[in-house]
Amino acid sequence: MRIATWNVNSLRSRIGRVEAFLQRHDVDVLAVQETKAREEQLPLMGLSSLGYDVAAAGVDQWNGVAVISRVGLEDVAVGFPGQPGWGEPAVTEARALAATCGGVRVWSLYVPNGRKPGDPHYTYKLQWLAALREAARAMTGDTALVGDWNVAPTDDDVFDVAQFKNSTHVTPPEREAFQGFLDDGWDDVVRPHTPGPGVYTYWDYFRQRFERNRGLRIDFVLGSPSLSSRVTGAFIDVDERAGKGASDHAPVVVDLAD
DNA sequence: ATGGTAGAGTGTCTA
Repeated sequence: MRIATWNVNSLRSRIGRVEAFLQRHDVDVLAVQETKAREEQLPLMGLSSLGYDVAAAGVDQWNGVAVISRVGLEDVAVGFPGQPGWGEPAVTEARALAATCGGVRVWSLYVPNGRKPGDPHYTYKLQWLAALREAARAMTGDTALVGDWNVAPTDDDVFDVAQFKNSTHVTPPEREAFQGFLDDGWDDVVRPHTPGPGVYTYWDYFRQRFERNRGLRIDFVLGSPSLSSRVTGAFIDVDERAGKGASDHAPVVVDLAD
């Protein structure tokens, strides 16, 4: 089984690339972030003709997440237990959707960006990660926490840390929040197959960052121990970031033994 | 410190 995660930066504007990606790599389950569509604008008919079902949630003008699957889409849930204020207008920027696909529990996550250290959105980001970690501790079975974490866990995951002074994604509290998941037994199942430095999943649209490989590694697949033991390979589809009409993130793909 | 690009939708806001 092949699963993937991709921040598509608008599902509607990227639908052609999404369909081509699914077919090119024979993907069974794709978690997407930043759908930027309202619920009534989904599902997209092209996907169903390819055999995929779509579950979307938390859709608004800027964010939103979805899971696209051709191996089942069961027990769909939005949010996670214990998160304060879930669903209220003030927190609509942050989303999580879970679905069981082919026996694997897949969580499509869009961690809040945080905007600036000290900003209320930054505080909320840390609270959101803490709430997710707490909920994740209760998860059992083959589970994958996938998506745009908006955290670059180490300096190797940033093209130039000096440029990120006073910026989000690299602050110690954010990195500690991410590390907490690893401490709890979640594995970054992609890194062993894509060693760095210089390996990224996101390149800003500005200043030809992709062409110069000045990016960040902020999209992750964290596997539960039982899922992690099934991983046979992983890659970042860097080529998908090239050319006109690309998302600013590349897809991350993971293969699982049956 | 600012700006650069892209996507949502018409005013800017967000990333």
